[in-house]
Amino acid sequence: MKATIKDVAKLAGVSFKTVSRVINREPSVSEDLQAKVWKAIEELNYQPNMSARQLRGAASFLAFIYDNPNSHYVIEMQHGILAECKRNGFELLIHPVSSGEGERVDELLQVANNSHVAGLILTPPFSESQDVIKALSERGVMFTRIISGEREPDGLGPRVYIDDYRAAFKITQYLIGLGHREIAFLGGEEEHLSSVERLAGYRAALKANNIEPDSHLILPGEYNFDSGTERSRKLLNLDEPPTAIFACNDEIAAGALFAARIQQVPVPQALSIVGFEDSPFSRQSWPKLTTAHQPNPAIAETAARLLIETVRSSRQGEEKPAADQGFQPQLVVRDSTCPRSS
Amino acid sequence: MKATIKDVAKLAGVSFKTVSRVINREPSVSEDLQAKVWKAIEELNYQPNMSARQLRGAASFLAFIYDNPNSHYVIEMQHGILAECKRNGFELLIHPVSSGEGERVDELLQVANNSHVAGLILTPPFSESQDVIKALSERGVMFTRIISGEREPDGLGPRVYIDDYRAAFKITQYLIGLGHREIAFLGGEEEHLSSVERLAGYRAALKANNIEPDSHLILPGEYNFDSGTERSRKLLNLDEPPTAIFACNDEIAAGALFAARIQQVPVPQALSIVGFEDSPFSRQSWPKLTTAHQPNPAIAETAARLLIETVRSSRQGEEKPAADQGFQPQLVVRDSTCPRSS
DNA sequence: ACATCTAATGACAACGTTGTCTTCAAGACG
DNA sequence: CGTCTTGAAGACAACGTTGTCATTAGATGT
Repeated sequence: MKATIKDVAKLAGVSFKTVSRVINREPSVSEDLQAKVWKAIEELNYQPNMSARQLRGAASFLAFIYDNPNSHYVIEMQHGILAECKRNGFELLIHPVSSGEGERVDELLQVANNSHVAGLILTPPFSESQDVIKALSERGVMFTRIISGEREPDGLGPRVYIDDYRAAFKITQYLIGLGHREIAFLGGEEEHLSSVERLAGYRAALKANNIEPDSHLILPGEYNFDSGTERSRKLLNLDEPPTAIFACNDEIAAGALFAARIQQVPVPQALSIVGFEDSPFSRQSWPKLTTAHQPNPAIAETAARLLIETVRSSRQGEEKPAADQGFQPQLVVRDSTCPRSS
Repeated sequence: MKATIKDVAKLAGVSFKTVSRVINREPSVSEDLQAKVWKAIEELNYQPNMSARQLRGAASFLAFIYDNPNSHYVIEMQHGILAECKRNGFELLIHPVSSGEGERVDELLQVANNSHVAGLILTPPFSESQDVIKALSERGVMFTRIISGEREPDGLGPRVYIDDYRAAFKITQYLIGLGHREIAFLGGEEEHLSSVERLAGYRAALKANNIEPDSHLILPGEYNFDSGTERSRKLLNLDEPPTAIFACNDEIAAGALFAARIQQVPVPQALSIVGFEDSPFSRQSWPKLTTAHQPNPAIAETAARLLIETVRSSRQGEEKPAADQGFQPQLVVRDSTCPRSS
């Protein structure tokens, strides 16, 4: 049926080992034979059998672990990882894990135990869970973490961190620069470090400008539309409603935008709204959302690259120093923000 | 390092073949030994080596082929496929293919040739390309197609079709029922059968109501926001602008909504807009979009199931009759449509 | 001219499974 | 009591690769 290395060898008139050598570009095969072998490979449309190769050799799959399948950033990251995998001859195993309780660690260990899998790429909240990290590293599983905020190194594999703190600082600073003082903050699940970091950046910017944070304006919640709508409704019903809302992601911002519409509060004239993520929504809504752009494909690509490097160097016995890498989200000013009306 | 079947056998005091039998739940192993083996497996935390298993046995990956990585339906489908794969002990290989020219067939053949891969799940436009289908079936590659509109059977593998024609008919009928007569149609790329089918359904509904189609109102274009905005702008500048727009997907509808805003045309009072897809945008915009809901996860799940069935029965030598299955998108009425103002 | 080295190639084991065939013992049947 | 059947278990090959070692032949050194 499918051509094997032996078929190629027979056609080329060499031993199958020689074919193996040619395929793997080992030295010490005469040009003469190389040409013959390549021709035979071409002719038979031969492709090495992955299973056999991996049985003998090393695992060549990365596993991408994520939680929220509905968020757009997942597919952006997936795309970046796929690109890097392709470049390195790796394949990708997709693994959504419901971030419920307990069993999730088992589930991850099972994935890691799959003999195809060389390592895991972890996104929040898994990448930020001490339990998960501990369990994985105890079993010698390799992984990269995509994580929010720079942390002191722990020597447990490379990390790609996103500087949410600084981005949130800049966003808040931008709003303050527009004259806003009553700036509400709509957080996401606190299980996600991104929400914590962004809140910290927000607070720091207020402080840097001598603005007293108002606890009525800082509302925890969830990273979704309804949570954004509900909290915004409350905010707008306040006696002294905020003149700007910093939403922890675009979906919350979408909710805020919606609530403002319902209550006929013009955006941005009476209420500036900023999101975070640069999702498709932020480019398609009216008004288009001011938000922070995260280079998700590049982030994920870097995570994949670092993991592959770690895997490779560990195979050669080297103890690779975990080289972290950071990314700065960029403020994208669109039409949902403007100077505070006097 | 990692426990193998032989380690388990040694610990349990049986031959490794017996362990194999236990794992695969073959009959004719005494309860006594079964218990011992399971205990040993537990103790060693043994997991069968996938590569070895596949080397000997059959491929157990499906490959998911898609084009547009930015569209939300891709990840919804991916999710459905993953669920079905999990249920059947299959794994999933993700493969985005740029729908450019020529090489794409080669790229697909290469994926199919991967020894892990049992079959392909094709989405438009690949599933609708005669070239692709022909090339694949000539090489004996198994595949399912997710396709727009019911076609006569061609015996080339199971298909899951989406009845875009009928859905478009219903949408148009609904708009007509609201009193609209000048209904614009904003199409997508004609390479996608969905666009063609939806246009046909639209035309049929007009005809059924004795409305003469107006060629000025039927604008071909692309499945994206800018194309939607641009075409809507033109429509609204017409001497007799339409009172309703049927956009071929939600992204085009988003563009239409945006254009209406810019030109201060109130939606839905002066202009009803309908989308197609039930994307997150349609639930988060203001007003929320009336659209057609496609059960993408279920569609993809079915595609995966049919493919797995075909693969299995072909392994047992049976020639499985290709059992197609159809899905009806459902009209979801939200807030972007209303009766025509008199 | 002879021993020694090196480059090119091949023979064969090994990887961890599953499939096929064989063996063995116990029970059924005449 | 001998033969046949059946169920339980093991021995061993095979899958398609790569790794290790052996073999060959030509080049090099003295």
